[in-house]
Amino acid sequence: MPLRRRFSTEKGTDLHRCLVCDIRAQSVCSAIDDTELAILAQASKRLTLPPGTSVVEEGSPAVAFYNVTSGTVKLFKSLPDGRRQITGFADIGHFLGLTNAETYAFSAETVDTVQVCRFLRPQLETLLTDYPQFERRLLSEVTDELAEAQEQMLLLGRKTARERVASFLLNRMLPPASPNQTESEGCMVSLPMTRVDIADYLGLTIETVSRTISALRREQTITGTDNHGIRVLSVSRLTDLASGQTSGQNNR
Amino acid sequence: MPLRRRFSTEKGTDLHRCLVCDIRAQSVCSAIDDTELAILAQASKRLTLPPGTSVVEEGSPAVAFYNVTSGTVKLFKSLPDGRRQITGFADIGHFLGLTNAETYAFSAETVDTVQVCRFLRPQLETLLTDYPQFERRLLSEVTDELAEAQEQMLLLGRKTARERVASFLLNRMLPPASPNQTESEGCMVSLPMTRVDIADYLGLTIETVSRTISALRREQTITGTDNHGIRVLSVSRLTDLASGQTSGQNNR
DNA sequence: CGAGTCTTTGAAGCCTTTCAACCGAGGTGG
DNA sequence: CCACCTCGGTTGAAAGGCTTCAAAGACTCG
Repeated sequence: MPLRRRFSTEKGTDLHRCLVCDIRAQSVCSAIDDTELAILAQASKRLTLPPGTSVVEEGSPAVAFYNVTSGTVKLFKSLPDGRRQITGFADIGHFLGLTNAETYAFSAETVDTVQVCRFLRPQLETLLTDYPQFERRLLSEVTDELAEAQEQMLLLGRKTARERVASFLLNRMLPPASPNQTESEGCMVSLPMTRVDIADYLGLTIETVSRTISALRREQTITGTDNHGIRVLSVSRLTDLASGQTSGQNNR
Repeated sequence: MPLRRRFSTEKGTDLHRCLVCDIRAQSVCSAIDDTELAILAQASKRLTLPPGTSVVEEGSPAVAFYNVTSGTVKLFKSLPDGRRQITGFADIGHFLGLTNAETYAFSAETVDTVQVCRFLRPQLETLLTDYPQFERRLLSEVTDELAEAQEQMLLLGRKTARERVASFLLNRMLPPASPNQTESEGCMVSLPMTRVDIADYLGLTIETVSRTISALRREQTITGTDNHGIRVLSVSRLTDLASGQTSGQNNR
């Protein structure tokens, strides 16, 4: 509390924001020392965005870089006729908007209510130059991102609909809620997005996604009536499905 | 020549190698000052690899980082049953093998005769730490790589076979050989890889790739009898095709 | 409770794949 | 020297998985 008062009176902004940020450890911001967090807070601005808000737009000037602190943002590219490919979902701790180009090569839109920290381009540049650990951390994040993109290319180019959906559910599986959660209870899957988004992420149609999920439910691989609350019953079976290690049966 | 003698006697290795490297300007190495190139040369080793050589293998320890100085390397991921997705081609000036993980998440194999400079992991780490410009340049390269990956996801997830092949040919189009080359002569396309590789890159079968290229030839959009020597006759038509801006006619 | 949105399910169609045969170039060995 | 084999590529015909088109069910929110 004393901290809050001290910092917020200092310049009118809450410079302690980054200090109390509970997801800092998971993001690029963890690269900045505790003692210099005021600089980080000064370089960025926290925004709260309602669902369906456009964060960046393909082709518009790349003026800012964002760090997601809560909620989920979808990144996508579109063709002139409206076909869309979601290239990834950025959720807690992930960044978006990094580019060498003058303009963004992709669009980004919030899936649910999202909080982001926005860094304007010049301020990001300063951070990168002044804090090598920050730059290193960012390099590490982009490298991971690239590895994920390659995995997704394998999915889009070579996997069947069943394999795609199985891979997707596995990737979005949450860690067990309690440490003593039994295997039989199954793991929850985080699905804040609609079927349209899932389809555009997996390179399928909403009908195919729906049919495939229904099939998995019928086979008792997953359960959950609520569309956004699916539970995985057999992780091992889903893992096999995801990599194509399954006899061709039960495809309906 | 005096340089060669001085450096090569110094430690028995050709430390001037990087100084005379004619593609340095195009690669991450351009970030290192001329005066410190000996350090770069010491940190790396140049290798010449025949076609079909495995450079890195999915799952094996990630001990090295490579910079391609000539030729083309294909990067790919595979499924247990052998299905393969080529995630990219690394040619002159591009790097490969950067990862945060203990093991590589992809494989890489030479397409033709390839020259690479190999940096072992600890030496790369040292360079990154000692030369912030080097790290910055690498960040920039990975960022570009990620943007390309997103473009490829759009292709794999949402484009038709015709659109994929058209996009591929455009991407691999070489700049006009001579500045006064007329538009009508057409641009050459660099295709060192086989149909199998093209198919695995575009998420198609070799038959579909072959049929599509034949169709483009029949329509006079491209020419060239030699499989690895294709010439684009109408860049604008190909551009329209690549983004789906074309009436559905002439698909055969 | 009704309008709109999201999802599910069914049936038909189509683009790509699969299966198969053929072609041409390059290398080999009798 | 040329038959023979292999390999990469092309082409044809049939099959299949996903999409498209269509309609009904389920959920949300004022």
